[in-house]
Amino acid sequence: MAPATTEDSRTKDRVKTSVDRASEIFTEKSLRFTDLRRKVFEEIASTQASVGAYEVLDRLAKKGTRLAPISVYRALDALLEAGVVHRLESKNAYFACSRLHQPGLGRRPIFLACEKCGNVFEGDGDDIFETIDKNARAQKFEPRVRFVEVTGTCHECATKHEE
Amino acid sequence: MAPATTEDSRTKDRVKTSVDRASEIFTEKSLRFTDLRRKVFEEIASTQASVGAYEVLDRLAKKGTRLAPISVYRALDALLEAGVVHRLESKNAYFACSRLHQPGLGRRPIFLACEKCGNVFEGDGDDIFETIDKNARAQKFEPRVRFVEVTGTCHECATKHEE
DNA sequence: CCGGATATGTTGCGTCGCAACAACTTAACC
DNA sequence: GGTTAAGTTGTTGCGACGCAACATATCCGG
Repeated sequence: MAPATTEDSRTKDRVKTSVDRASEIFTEKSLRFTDLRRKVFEEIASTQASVGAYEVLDRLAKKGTRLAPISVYRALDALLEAGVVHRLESKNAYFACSRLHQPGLGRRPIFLACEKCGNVFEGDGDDIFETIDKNARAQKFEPRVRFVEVTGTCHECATKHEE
Repeated sequence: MAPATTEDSRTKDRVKTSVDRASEIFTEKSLRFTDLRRKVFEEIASTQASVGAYEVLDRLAKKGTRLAPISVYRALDALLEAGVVHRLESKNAYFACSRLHQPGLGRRPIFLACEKCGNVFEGDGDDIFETIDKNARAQKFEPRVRFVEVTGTCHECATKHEE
């Protein structure tokens, strides 16, 4: 028999924590954490990989929640605004903010997407953004929005394949 | 009457230089700078802004070259591989590499896209990429591909609107 | 000049993202 | 409690993005 804390139950716990934190954040920002937004968020938070909008759509459909694409995009907009999910520009996909579990991280994250397992990690990118701003301003360009996305191999996948 | 070197003729000169340099680069890399690739490249190089694949398609259609989308994408693949155009992940659009005119830049560029005029500038990003690599490895993540894209205001637009 | 590699044409389709309008729900206020 | 304004969701529809799969044409080396 499986141990008391299976992979599955651990995932459930993690999702629940995320939902609770997300709910708090919505309240703090005077935004509404509606049923639909919660459902969309749960799907995204249930994996550490990034998921496309239509994948969220399909998964919810299999659970009986049939939505129009626009409804998913609107929920995503709210989740992005609240900051509980991020968008990977290089993959047109979304993933849950890991700060919901690691409040200690800096303010501005960079995104590290593993090419093997698909998981997305957030790193403290304050130093990088400072470098970017300095660099851009040296070229007389005033930065406003900055994207830093890295793909490569995460530690787990790197050690796993040393066999 | 307009001066001897109009905006238009200067653009033509710039495009011609770019095409010549691109042709050399293709040859150096044992790739074929075919008619179709040259046409697609000319459209992209004719502006300093980024253009979508379907915009290239439309512009070529207006000049009498009717292509299927896939043909444009294949040409873009070749141009990207040769390194004479870049792809802006945050806008799903393409623009000509400015190194064709400024060979002095470092090896790894960051992209600065002006929100007002749409022009895309390339900056030497060697320092930024070093910071990123150091940062990622500190988190036991081995980087492979890195995107750094910045949007904001370019110098020209910033000074123009101080009126 | 032939054969393999490369390039292009043709057809077709899945994904991504949202505009515009209608209907409904929520929250605040009198 | 009822009215109202703001916000949310449903419905319809569509444009942009990106490429798979297969057929045909072209190029280049031997």
